[in-house]
Amino acid sequence: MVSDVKDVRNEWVVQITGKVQARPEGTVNANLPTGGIEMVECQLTVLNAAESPPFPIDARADDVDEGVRLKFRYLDIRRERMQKNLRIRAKVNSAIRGAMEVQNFVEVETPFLMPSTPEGAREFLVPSRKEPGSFYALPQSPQLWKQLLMVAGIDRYYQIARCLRDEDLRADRQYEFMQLDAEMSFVTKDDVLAAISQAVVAAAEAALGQTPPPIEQITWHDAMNRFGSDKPDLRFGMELIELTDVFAATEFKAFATAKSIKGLRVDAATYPEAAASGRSKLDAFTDRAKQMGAKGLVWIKVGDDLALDSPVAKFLSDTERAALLQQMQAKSGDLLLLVADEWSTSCEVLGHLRNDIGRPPVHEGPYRYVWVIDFPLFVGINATTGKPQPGHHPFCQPHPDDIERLETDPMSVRALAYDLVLNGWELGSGSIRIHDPEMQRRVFRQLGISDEDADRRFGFFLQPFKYGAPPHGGFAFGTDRLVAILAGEENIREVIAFPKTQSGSDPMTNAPTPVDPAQLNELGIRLLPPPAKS
RNA sequence: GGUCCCGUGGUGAAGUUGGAGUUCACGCCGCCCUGUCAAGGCGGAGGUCGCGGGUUCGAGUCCCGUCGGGACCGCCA
Repeated sequence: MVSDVKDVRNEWVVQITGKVQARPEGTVNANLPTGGIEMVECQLTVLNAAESPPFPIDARADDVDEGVRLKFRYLDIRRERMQKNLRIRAKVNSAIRGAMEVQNFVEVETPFLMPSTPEGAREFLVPSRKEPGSFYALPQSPQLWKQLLMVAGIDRYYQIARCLRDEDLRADRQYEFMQLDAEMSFVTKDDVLAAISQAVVAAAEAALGQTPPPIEQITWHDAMNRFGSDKPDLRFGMELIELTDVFAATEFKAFATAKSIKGLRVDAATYPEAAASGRSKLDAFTDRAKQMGAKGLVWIKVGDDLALDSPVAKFLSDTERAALLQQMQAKSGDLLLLVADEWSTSCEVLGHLRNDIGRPPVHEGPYRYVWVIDFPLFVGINATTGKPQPGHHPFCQPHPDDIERLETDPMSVRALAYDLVLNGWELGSGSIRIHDPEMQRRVFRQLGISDEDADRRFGFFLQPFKYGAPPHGGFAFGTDRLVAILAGEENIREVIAFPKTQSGSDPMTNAPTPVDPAQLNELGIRLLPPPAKS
């Protein structure tokens, strides 16, 4: 080394010129990308010295407190893991664009500043300087705009759009997230699924170098009934088992009054630890079940000779015991979990327990994409109005086979609405939209929205449809989630360059921060005193 | 809004029935050595145990509160 530089340390920025040559025998390091070569006759210039970083810039930092990693995100991103993730992200974005372009979709950018539309997710508001007291909202999604683009004759629109929702953050939710947003005119549901599938497959291919098999489909009802979730993770079995008939004549009160009884068999061979759960773990399962809305959880341990060990065993007849074991194909050592409730509650509760117990880590197992189709048009009854609530949003086209029941049996009506699910993560959803004003009125009526209400709340949206709106439908899926799964990450923060913490702050910039009173003055905003703490 | 978990030198951890800021690894600083590449040897510095209060003769340890981080429920039409 020819240089007057005294030493060089980690993270210093240096420029080295010299001769590259093969390493002498015995000094080759196969573990390094550059392990076969070395530089000699070097001239080294220190371009910038560096303080020692707060954590090692390598895989060891995976264990460092995430708050510290976020505070020094620019160092965290130097690490191979983050470099890899951000590069996968770029490839996915690029592949999606390519797939949409090939299909003749037109990329259109839509506004960030728009009117507040309080339906749906809580919005971020932006005060107007020119009209103090008035506010813009940041888009929860470009839904409004893309449907207007259909009216406007952009018959295949797409955008990789940033969406903002002021709702509590999770491992798979950030305030800001990216969606492939698309809308098409003159299409069927299958046309939309095909177009989006092409983009997803292209993205997966770009990220992983292998083409996933064609995306399978499952109806919403089957997904709920078999997996207890509208976003089923198909990487593992443990399907819910129908037990309502088994206990049709039972004297056990909790079962006798229930509309639906479902069971989950925790197989001792596959999940020995969970199947052998002790009292505290069983209590935790029960708490979880209650948290999810069940009145309780019945656990039954299957002992040697298929004897049943359970607090409720004494209430079950021999016939019921035999039928239960038969129906659940239970073996010694298994743990059986039963929920008796409304069908949807039984399914959902056991679906959560199924995930808690059986779900493999994100980076494990195959990639199981699935279209969940035929979502119900309405889900649940609004406690205040006593009217059905939209399952997705009030603009979904009802399933043509069910339209005749819209007034007579609304809760049984399916929608032309669909979700895309990957390994138990909801990637996104879409629907065929209502383009016929009369149909829209019928749906609104079911929701308890009068024509006047509709005009007042959605007029700016519905008015354009009077000028010749083509039949249309679309979809949007979250690319952060897709990239996270393809990168094997449990958390979308790992695939976002500068994410927020769960409380919505940024440890690096300290956002959100108070602002200068002068700024508030200009916006005509006065702050309330902070809420009193008792 | 709620439930649960975590917080100990720069980083990661251990810390026993409550008994001196004790320990380990990495990093950092200095010296030595060196065909090394997450090197090796010797020495050294570095901590308000998140913060506040309480119990106690005595608190990293127990209790209450609070702040920060995380997982989840609600929420996300």
